[in-house]
Amino acid sequence: MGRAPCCDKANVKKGPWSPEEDAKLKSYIDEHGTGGNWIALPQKIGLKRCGKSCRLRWLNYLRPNIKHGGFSEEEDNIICSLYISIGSRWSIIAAQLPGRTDNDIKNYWNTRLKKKLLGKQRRDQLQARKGLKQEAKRGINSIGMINSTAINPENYTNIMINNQNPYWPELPVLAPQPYSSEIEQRRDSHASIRKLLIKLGGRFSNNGGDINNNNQPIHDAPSTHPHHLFPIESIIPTSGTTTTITQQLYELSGDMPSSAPPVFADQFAQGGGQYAMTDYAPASSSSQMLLQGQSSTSTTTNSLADHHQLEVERVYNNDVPGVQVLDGLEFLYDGNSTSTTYCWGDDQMNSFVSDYGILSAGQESCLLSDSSSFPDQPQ
DNA sequence: AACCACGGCAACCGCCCATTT
DNA sequence: GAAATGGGCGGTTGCCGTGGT
Repeated sequence: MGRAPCCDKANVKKGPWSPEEDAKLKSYIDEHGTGGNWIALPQKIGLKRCGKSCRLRWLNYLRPNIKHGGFSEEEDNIICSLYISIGSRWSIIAAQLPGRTDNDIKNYWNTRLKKKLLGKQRRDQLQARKGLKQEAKRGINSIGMINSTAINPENYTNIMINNQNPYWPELPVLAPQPYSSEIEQRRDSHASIRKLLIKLGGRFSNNGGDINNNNQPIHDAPSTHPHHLFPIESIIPTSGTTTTITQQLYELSGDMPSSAPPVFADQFAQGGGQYAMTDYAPASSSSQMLLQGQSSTSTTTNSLADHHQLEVERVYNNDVPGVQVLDGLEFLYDGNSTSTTYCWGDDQMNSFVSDYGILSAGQESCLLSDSSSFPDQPQ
């Protein structure tokens, strides 16, 4: 069954809004409000516009206290961190940035932030290649050394047991691969950016996010809605803001359950308010703790740490359906490089990286030797 | 001065979901 | 329970300004 059009397409004006139209719409809404019916609104005020168009115009432009342009570095960081956590849920991201609209943020991400990330990667790759050539001249076999250390599950387990950087997985290391045009193409894709961010700070699951009626993951079904792996608290940098953001996510997603854990807000939202333990392993002590739920941040952090350990171990053991450990990071590697040489450097994006406990300049070596140099994780 | 390429952004499109009938 | 309706959202398009040649 098709849907009836929301308006008579033949008789509605399209394109840019004139100042007169803006004034009509604004004065009417200022005086009467939207009346809860956008479709009827343009007829009431004599605008030959689609109701949806009026709504969009109001929300994105005419609404009071709208800010346009001039994104601060802090806002950049918030956008990036939330993108890591919840993906392209622009309306939720916008809710964290007063005065910003989802459309603005979406445009800002697509036109600037995304390019910032990609540009940084490319510059770093070039630098890395140079550096490795120099190392090769000195006879350093960094590739073999790194592979034997980082990808060995025993070593990884030791790291976990020693409680060294239990929250963020070290970047896994691939054997060097030939530099291909396919990789070059992937580098430019939206998916690649997301995958990169996933590996650095969280995971989107295109085929693991949906749940069936029993709240069990449906790993075969492609999902357009990414589900974050790492709790948002571990990504938003400063303590004190984390709870607020989580609470706001809950508020956006429906009635906040009194005992809901401050994680998986996205799943909560997707489940129409019903808390769903998606994407995760069958009951374990860790996941059980999470399901029990804690309302205070302090009492949940152990659960979160456990959960991170569990999930990271599963990823490292290739135990997560639909998740390839290295998928998405291919473009970070070329025939001459290893992951340890890639950091995001010293521009604005680097502050994002360092703020959120992801590798930053000068921290390359901690991949293998000194994980304690990672920034403190939320406690 | 004219042309072109590119980037930014406002607006539209189409889909999904919740609510109403 | 099914159909109709409207709101909301993310993805995409196309216009316009700007900078380079």
